[in-house]
Amino acid sequence: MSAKKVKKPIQGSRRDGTDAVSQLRKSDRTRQSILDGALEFLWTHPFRDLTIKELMLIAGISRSAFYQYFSDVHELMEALLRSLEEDIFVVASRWLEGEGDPVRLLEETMSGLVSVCYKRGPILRAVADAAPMDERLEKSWKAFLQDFDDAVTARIEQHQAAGLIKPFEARPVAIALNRMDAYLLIHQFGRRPRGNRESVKDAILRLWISTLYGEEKVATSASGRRAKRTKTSSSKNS
Amino acid sequence: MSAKKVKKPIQGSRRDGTDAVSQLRKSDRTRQSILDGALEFLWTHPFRDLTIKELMLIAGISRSAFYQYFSDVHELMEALLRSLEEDIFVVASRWLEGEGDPVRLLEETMSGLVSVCYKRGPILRAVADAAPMDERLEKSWKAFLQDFDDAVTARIEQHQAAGLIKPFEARPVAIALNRMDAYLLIHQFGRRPRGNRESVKDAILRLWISTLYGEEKVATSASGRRAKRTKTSSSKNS
DNA sequence: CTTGTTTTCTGACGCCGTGTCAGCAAGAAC
DNA sequence: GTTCTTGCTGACACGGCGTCAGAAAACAAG
Repeated sequence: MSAKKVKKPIQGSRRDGTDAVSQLRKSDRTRQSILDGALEFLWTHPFRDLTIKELMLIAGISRSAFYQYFSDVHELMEALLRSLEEDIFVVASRWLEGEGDPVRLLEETMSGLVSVCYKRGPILRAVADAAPMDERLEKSWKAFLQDFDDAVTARIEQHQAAGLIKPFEARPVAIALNRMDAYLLIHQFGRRPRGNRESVKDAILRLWISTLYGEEKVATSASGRRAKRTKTSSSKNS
Repeated sequence: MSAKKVKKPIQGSRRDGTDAVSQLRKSDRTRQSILDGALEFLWTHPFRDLTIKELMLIAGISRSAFYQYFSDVHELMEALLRSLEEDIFVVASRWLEGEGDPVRLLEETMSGLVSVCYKRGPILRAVADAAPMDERLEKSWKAFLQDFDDAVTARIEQHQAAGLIKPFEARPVAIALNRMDAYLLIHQFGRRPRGNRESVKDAILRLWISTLYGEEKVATSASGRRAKRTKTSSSKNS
C-alpha cells in the first residue's frame, strides 16, 4: 500500500553521515529531487497541472520510479506539508508560547510567518488545492489548520485571563483570524510573482492586533509606526 | 466547446409556460434531473467521488447524454453555484442595502443565509472543493467570494461614515468575516448530518456584531437575548 | 578490477474515467 | 399514420494512473 520502506542502514563504514549530501544514499537524493521538482513546478503552475509524468520529467527520472518514493501525488503533498509545518510552528511559537510584550511577540511571529510563506508559499497553496481531492490529505490539512485554531484559541483565552485581551468567545475569533491568514498568505505568496512581504505582514498584523489587543495598540507596533497610513496595496487584488 | 445550445422556442401554441413543469421541453426536465441528481449525491458524498457515470446512473440516463447538457462536471457545478448565488444575494441584501437598525438587519441576513445554506449546503462545499481543479470554475468561485468582499467592505465603510461602526480598514475585516462564514457554513451544512441551525447562526451573528458594532450590542440581538450564555456546541468540532 | 548482492530504475501492461461521434429512438407537428 | 426535430445511446480513442518483472546501477568484499 504505502511506498514507505524501512531501509536498513548500509552496514559499511563510510556512510556515517559526517559528510552531508554526497554521503546520503542514492534514494534519499532522488526523493529530495522529486520534492524539489514539485516545488519548482508549483511556483509557476497550479496543482491541477502537476502530473506524475510532468514531475518526473523535471526530476529527470522515469515516471514509474515515482512510486518507489510516494504512493501517489497526494502523499508527496503530505510530505511537503509536513516540512512546511515544522518551520511554521517554530515561528508561531514565539507568540503562542513566548513571554513579554504580546504585541511585540505577535509582530515577531507574523514576520516569521510571512518569511516562511514567502520562501515556500506554493506548498500552502497546493496543499489547500489538493486536499479536497484526497481523503488522507484532506485530514492532514484539516488537522494542520485545527492545530492552529486550538493553539490560538488557547493563547487568546490565556491572555484574556491575564486581562490583556477583552473577554469574548475565543474560538470563532481564532478561526476567523487563521482563515484570513491562510487566505492572504496563499494568495499573496502561493505563486510567482509574489506580493510584497511588508504590506502583507502589515495587513495581517494590524488585523490581529486590533482584534485582540485593541485599535490603539496598532500604532505601537513597529510597522504601525513606520507606515501608519499605508494602504496595503496588495490587499486590493485579493 | 460549450454544451450550451440556443434552443429555438417550440413554435406550437401549447408551450406558453403557463402550466409549469409538464409544459417544459423534455430537455429542460432532463437537465434539471441531472442537477437534482448531483445535489442528491453531494448530500452524502464528497465532490471527488462524483463521477459522470455515477451521476447519470442516479439520473437514470446514459452517461454520454450528460454532454448534451454540460461540457463537463465543472460546468455543472457552475450552474449549481449560480442558482445558489441568486438565493444568497437576496437574503444578503437585507443588511447590505436595507434601512433601519443595522443589528436587526444583520440578524435577518444571517438568519436567511443560514436557511439557504441549510437547504442547499452541499453546493457551497462542492464548489469550494471543485474550484481548484478547473480554471473556469475557480474564477467563478473567486468572483463569487469577491463580490461579497466588495459588498461587505462598502457597507462597513458606509456605516463607518455614519458613525455606526468604528473606523478601521474595512476590507481585511470584511474578508476575515466572509471567510469565517464560508468556513462555518461549509463545514456545518455541507453534508448530512448537518449542524444545528440556531447555534451556527448565533456563532456567526455574534462574531459579526461584536466585530462591527461592538461587544455590547451582542446582547441586544434576539439570539443574544435568548441564549446569552450558550456555548455554540457546533463550533467545537469545526 | 572482478564478483556477488542489494538497491534503484525502466518499459510495457491493464485499468478507469473522459469526451466524441454516428446513428438510433422518441416526441411533436401535421 | 408520416415527417421532422430533438433527445439518447453504444462504441470508440485518448490520457493518466499504478503495477510488475526484469534490466541497470550502486555498492561491498575479495
